[in-house]
Amino acid sequence: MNIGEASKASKVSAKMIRYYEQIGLIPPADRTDSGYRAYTQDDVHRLHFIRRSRDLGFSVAEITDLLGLWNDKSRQSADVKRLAQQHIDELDRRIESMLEMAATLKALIRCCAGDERPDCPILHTLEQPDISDNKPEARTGAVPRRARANAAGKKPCAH
Amino acid sequence: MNIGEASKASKVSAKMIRYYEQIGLIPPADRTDSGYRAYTQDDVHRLHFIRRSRDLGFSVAEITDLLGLWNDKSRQSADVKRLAQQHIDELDRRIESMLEMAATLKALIRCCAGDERPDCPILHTLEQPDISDNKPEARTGAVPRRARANAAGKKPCAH
DNA sequence: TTAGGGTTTACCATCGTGGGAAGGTCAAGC
DNA sequence: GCTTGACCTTCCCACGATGGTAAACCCTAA
Repeated sequence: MNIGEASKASKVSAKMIRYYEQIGLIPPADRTDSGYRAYTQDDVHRLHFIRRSRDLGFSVAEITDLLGLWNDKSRQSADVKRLAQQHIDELDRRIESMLEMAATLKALIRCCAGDERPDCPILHTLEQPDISDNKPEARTGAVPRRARANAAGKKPCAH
Repeated sequence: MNIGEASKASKVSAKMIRYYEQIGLIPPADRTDSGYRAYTQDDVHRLHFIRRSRDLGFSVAEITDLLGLWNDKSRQSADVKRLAQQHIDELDRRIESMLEMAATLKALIRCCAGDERPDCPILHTLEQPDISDNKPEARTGAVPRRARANAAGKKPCAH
């Protein structure tokens, strides 16, 4: 099977298939005499597995581990469960941080007249006070993007 | 003021200050005779504005617009509100997609014994069925990372 | 004068994905 | 046979925002 057919069958772009091979996520594909990559049904199966794991937000590094467990017939399901739980925890952290950002913005928007006048509490707030709370908390944590907006529950508009 | 002091005062790393200058988010800083960048209180103010906007998850491109509105004394608050609302919508989209991923994973985890046996419904699900729903929906939309996991409410375990 | 710390530019890395160019290959139709 | 179009190959570049490092230069205090 050509890379194009494998791509269609696995829903992984040819570009990505080559990339996964390059970084060692999948073993080098067999080649035809003319240098074309040749894929088996099993290869497509593995690519599909990767694609579904990506759909669930697993990183390539995590998928490396998942593939290892997938191939390990003597695996312990506890290991798989632990990996999945770690990923869930990470997702929950990011969701929490984005919820806080959204809540802050929604509180600001609620106070903005949104008309033709220039006065705007959104800009005013971005300009003036410290948005971040001062909890040192788990700064070492793995949340990749900043997330220190206060939730700003339902404070009255300041203007 | 040196870049280091400006960095401390604005809570934007020196590295990022130079980067923001390079990409044109902020104008080139004045230089001392020896080539050091020199910042005024106003510059720090602007950097602080940028930092707070980043904390709220605005991209640099969005901050370009925000800065334009910030400097535009004849702006209409409706313009600011619209920008903020767009960003909120984007945040909500991403939150939604991550919630779906987390829900799917949690449903899977719930069915995994997590013991020493190799049988694992998580791997089994990654292996077998199509996770993505087939709604074509707004594929053109701006959600950057895949998000086509089904919510998988409380289906009974398949094993 | 020297030592140590700040600053400059320049380059590389991340992570996953897409785009494109330049050239080789294959299969169908003439 | 030859042409044409679709496919494949490798290689390089780009994204976004940030961190790291290295070589060189500058400033200030002792």
